[in-house]
Amino acid sequence: MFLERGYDAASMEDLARASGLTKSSLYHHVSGKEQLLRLAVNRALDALDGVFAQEARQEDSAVHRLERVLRRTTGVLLAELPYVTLLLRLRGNTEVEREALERRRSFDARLAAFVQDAMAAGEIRSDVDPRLVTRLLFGMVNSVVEWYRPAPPGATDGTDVGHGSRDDEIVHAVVELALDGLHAQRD
Amino acid sequence: MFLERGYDAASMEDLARASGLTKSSLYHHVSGKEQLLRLAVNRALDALDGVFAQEARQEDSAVHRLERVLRRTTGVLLAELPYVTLLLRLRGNTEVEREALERRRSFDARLAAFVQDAMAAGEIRSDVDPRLVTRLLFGMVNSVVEWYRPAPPGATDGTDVGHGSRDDEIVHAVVELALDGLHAQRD
DNA sequence: GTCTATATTACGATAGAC
DNA sequence: GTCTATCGTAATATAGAC
Repeated sequence: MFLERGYDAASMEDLARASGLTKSSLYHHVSGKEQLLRLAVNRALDALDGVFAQEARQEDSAVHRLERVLRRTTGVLLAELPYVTLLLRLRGNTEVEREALERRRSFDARLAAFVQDAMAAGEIRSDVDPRLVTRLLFGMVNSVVEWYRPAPPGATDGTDVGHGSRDDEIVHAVVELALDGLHAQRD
Repeated sequence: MFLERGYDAASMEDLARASGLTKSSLYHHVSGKEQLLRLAVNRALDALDGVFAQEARQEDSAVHRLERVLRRTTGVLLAELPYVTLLLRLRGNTEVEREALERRRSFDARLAAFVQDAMAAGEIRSDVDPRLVTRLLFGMVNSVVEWYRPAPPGATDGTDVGHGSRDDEIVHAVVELALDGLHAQRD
């Protein structure tokens, strides 16, 4: 409901109906609307933190580390789509939202460090501002939440038979565009 | 106010205070909250339609036309930032929003045609789905609204003296990343 | 055009029976 | 745990004086 109507426009009445309860019954289980938001966005933030899990003890080049972080971030976004979507739409109106945005800023700063490192190592182009590159790069990744709708569980549309899943196709396209752009001729 | 708090969370009281009027006085000038939204998003949509203005009678290659559309779309987004931002956040809750989303879908389809054309002409890589490329490309462009804040009118921070404006830097970075990616070594 | 005052409705949240 | 009924508040919007 938060995604369909937006957090503010979704009423507790809407949420209750969607969960098959009355408003009062729903309040027996949760303290209020804000708690539901917190539960959802913390799930997203915990998953995103996992992107850096084994990154500290990796030994390869800076650009490969950047590529892996890019790949993993996109993967988490796809795997936890509704929760990440909600996170990306926060405006900071309440304390819950401001805390989540603070955690998100911290995550973004860690992403930026990978771009900086690869640039400092001379492994990616350095004719553009690294902060700008970081924002555009992960802006492209985040934009996936604007249109991606996962296939319903039982659907077999043929696109995932022997060609890898839709998720893999998206991750592949993101990495290819990010690293080599549209000009690269590989068809 | 719509941007700061979100359309739903912004009350007519907030809007009235921001405009230096009382709620009643504000209602003397506008029919309600929805009209204000319509005025704002139509401004964005009209500006975006201008992206294709002289495109029909251009004679150069498909990839150059795509690059120009990319450049212009980013330019419009920067020039009309608050209105485009609002447009990109619509959820489709009301009739006004649904009409705006319909116009936006039409705009997106026209963008996609430029990517398709360049790919069909063999001028950009064709190893990725053109619709996916379009979404990621213009997702990157649209993501600018998430962080860009124009400089206050009188500010002279030195970055726009002899180096082009901040807007130009962003458009440049978008086009460079889109066409050549991070690997391109130009420093 | 702007104001004070108010109608009306919907929302988040609670009381208390079962 | 779930319900009906309701409280208090804040929202959109209007009436009518100046």
